[in-house]
Amino acid sequence: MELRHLRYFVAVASHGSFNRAAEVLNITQPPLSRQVRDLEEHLGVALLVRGTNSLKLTEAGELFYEEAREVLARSDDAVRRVRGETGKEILRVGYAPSMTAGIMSTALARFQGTAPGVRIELADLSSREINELAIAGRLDLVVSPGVSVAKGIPGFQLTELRRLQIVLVVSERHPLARLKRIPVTRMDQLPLVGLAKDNYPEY
Amino acid sequence: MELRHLRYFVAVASHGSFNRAAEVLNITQPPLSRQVRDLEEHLGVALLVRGTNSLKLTEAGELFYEEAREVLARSDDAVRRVRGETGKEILRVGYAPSMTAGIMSTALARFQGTAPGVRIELADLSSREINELAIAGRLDLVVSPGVSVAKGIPGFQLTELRRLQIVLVVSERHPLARLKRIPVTRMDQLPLVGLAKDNYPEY
DNA sequence: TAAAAATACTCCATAGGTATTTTAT
DNA sequence: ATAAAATACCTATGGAGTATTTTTA
Repeated sequence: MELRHLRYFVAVASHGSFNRAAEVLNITQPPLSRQVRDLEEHLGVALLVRGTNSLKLTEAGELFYEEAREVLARSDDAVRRVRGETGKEILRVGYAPSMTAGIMSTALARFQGTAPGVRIELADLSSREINELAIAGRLDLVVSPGVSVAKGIPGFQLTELRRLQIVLVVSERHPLARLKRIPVTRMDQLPLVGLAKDNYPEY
Repeated sequence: MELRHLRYFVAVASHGSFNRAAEVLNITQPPLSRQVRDLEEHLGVALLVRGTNSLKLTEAGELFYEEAREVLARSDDAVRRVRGETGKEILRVGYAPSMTAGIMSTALARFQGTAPGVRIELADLSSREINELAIAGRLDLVVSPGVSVAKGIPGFQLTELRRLQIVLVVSERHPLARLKRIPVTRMDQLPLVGLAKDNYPEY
C-alpha cells in the first residue's frame, strides 16, 4: 500500500464519484478504479458500494476514509516540518479548569488528530484573566463560564459548549434544607468561606 | 512522495547503513540509495550525512525519522483497524504515582506515538497492590519503588528507570539537624505522622 | 437510454537489478 | 586496502492511457 492509494480513495470518497475524482487527480477514470480496487483487495475489505449513479461508503469505508485522511495529513505535516515550513501555527487557549474538567484531554487529542501541525499553548486562568488576555489579543480560544463572557469579547464568537449543574449541599438541619426550591437571592445572605487570593496565587 | 520512501529512509536510518537496510528490505543497495536520494530531493533537505564507514542523520533527518515512523505507524494502524484486527492490544500499567510524577504524561505521549494501536489501561496503585496484581497476571507493566519489587515479580523483568532523592526536612532546632550524616537507623525512633488507611481508601 | 464504472489492451515511466566506479577510512 | 555508497546502465513491473463494454437508475 502506498500513499497514492490513500490519496485516490480519499478523492473518490470525498467527491462521491470516480469520474470527478479522476478529473481532480489529473488522471483518467480506469486507472483510478483499478487503484482503488487494488486497495480494497489489499485491505481485504470493501470500502465502496458502487451504484451506477450513486457511490456509497461502506462502514469500513467510512472508517478508512477518516484514517486515510489522518495519515495523509500527517505525512504532509512531516514534509512541511522538515522543510522548515515548521508547524508554526499556534493556537493559544485560555480556559477555566472548572469548566473543562474531564473534556480537555479528549478535546486536545482529537484536535491534534485533525490538525497535527498546530502547536497548542494552554493556560489555565481565572475568568477575569481570561477576559483580560483575550481582549489584549493574547488568546485565540477561550473556554470560560458563561456569565463571565456574557457581554462577549471583541473579536470573539460565542458558542455554548455545555451546561453544568451547580448544586448546593447543606446539612439537613440547615434552614434552607426545608425548601423545595431555593431562589438564588436567598444565598446572598449566606456567609461564604473561600480561599483568599493569596492562597492560590497562580490564579 | 510515497510510503515506500518513508519505509526505505526509516530502514536506512535505523540500521545506520544502506547495505544492511537493503538486505532487510529485500532489495539491492543501488535502488535503495536512489529512492532515499529522491526523497531528499523531494523534501529539498539533506537527511543523511554519508561517510563511507559511517552514516549520520542530519538534524532534519532526526526530525523526519520520527515523523516518518509516525506516519508509517498510523498507516499500519489504519489498515489493522479497517481489517477489524482492531487495536485490541491492551497494555495494562500499574504505577506508584510518587514514582512517576512528571514523567508519565510524556512517556504516554511517546508510547502512543510509536504504537498508536495499543490501548493503555492505567491504574495508580499502592506498591502492595502493584505486587498483588502483577503476580495475579493482571498487569503487563509496573512502575514501582525499587524496594517493593526488590525480590522481583515472577515473569517480570527489572529495569532501573530513575533514582529519586529522598530528603529529610527538620527544624533547625531538632537534634538531627546537628548531624552531618544521618544514618537511616536513627529514624526508627522518630514518630511518624501519616494518613490512616481510611483517609485514602483509593489506595 | 444515458450516465458512470468495469474490462481489455497498450505503452511507457520508473522501481529494482547488475556491473562497475568512486570515496573515505 | 577495503568496505560502503554512488554511478551507469539495463530490465520489467505496474501505473496510466485509449477504446470499449457492462451496468443500473
